[in-house]
Amino acid sequence: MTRYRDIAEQLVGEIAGLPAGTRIEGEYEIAARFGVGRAAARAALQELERRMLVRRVQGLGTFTSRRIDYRISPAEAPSWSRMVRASGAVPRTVVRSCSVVPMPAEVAALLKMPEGVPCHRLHRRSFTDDVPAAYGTEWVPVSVVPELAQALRSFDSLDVILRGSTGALPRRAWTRASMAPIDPEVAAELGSRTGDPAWLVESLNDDAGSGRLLCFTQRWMRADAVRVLLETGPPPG
Amino acid sequence: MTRYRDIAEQLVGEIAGLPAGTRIEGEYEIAARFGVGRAAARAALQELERRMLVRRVQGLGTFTSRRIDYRISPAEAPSWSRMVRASGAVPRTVVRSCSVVPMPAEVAALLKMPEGVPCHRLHRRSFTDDVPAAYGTEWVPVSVVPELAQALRSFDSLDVILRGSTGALPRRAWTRASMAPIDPEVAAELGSRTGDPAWLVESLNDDAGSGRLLCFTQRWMRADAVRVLLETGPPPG
DNA sequence: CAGTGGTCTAGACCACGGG
DNA sequence: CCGTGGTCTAGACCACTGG
Repeated sequence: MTRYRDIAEQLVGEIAGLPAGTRIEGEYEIAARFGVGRAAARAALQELERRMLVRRVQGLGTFTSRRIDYRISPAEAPSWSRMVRASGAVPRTVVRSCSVVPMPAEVAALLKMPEGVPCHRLHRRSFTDDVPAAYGTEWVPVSVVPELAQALRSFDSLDVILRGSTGALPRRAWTRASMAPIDPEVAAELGSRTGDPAWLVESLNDDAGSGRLLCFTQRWMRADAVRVLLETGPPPG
Repeated sequence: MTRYRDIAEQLVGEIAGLPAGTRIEGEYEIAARFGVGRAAARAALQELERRMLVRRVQGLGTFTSRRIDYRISPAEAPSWSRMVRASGAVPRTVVRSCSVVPMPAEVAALLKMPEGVPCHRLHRRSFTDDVPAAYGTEWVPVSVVPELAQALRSFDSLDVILRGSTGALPRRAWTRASMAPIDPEVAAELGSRTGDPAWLVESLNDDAGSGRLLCFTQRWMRADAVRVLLETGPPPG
């Protein structure tokens, strides 16, 4: 007798072939079409949202969604733009703040630099098809890129800036990833709700040629927007 | 006026110090205590479930839950029992099926063996504090452990069996992990619902001493039961 | 402003698990 | 059997978005 699951199943089939971002029926329409109360219609749409098949926005409606594949491996360059484009979506990254600060001890230990040396602290928010998907902090020593704020006016991608400014080929030297319920500040940046599942990916990047350490990044990514795929070590064979 | 969030916040504080598995108030009690309808009380408890702070079981009630930390790194031995015990919970693993089959091509490629050589195919389900948490398939060449079914009658842990039977020190040679909505068959084994978030961890294990390839495992883990923490490569420094 | 999803009530019946 | 959570209705009002 579980009516809303039946409805959800049918809707799964109906939206299967639709392009990402397509608007689908609302709660009242579903209720009318299937002859159920609004609560059951709502439950069906929430089921789709739980399975990360649709996005729902108050005041706007319900839309099909797409999760981009974000592959993390020592072989893959650490670039948001590349990954998003590889999934057929449009990337965009916006600087929230950028300032030079003394490098904190934890970051200095990872970058193998003296604590307190000048370091860019960058807060950025990234989008896929104008949907907020990632937010975090990036630490770049001033000795690696002296004029980061200026470079960011021309380029979205930190990967591109590092390649152009230093001639380096950025590569993941070390990565740590986990998934956790998000806290309120980050939720606000990502337009999601406190406690929603999200990835925390921390990455130390170096130059594939020289091994010189370039930067340390900590980024939260919405689990419903990004399908993280992590590989430790090189693929075998 | 979001009443159910206020209630959820208060409950978060109240259950913060409780030991895992403690039974907490039900929907009717919450409704009575806060003077709201059952729908609002229910929404508050569902909010806690969404944040993976409680488990709810029809016919039983609502219970505080604990997520175990499952660290995956080249430095860490691939053992469920060890990881669960390290988090202070009780591990248990049950064999669902165990048979010798010709090794499939995909597995053979990873284990660098000829396709079709005899191979144990093992389906197992793992628990933390008697809560189903993981399920999957493990492939062990007969040439590595001839009498696997017999060994499993004495030991829960594949890690222990491999160490005892071959003198090897199992280690993760290569790992791939992702998180995805679960499909119906696996959901049934894990006692969760289709579409719930879960980890898929695939791991190729070898002997730390000789580098000999030992087995390939594919395991699903409930995201609300296991906090996977993945590191690529060795910790820096 | 109209239309969307978000919250909430009061009440009902069902499905499940344990004594 | 009882009590739990799961589903559902009918109806109401609110919060947010866009035009």
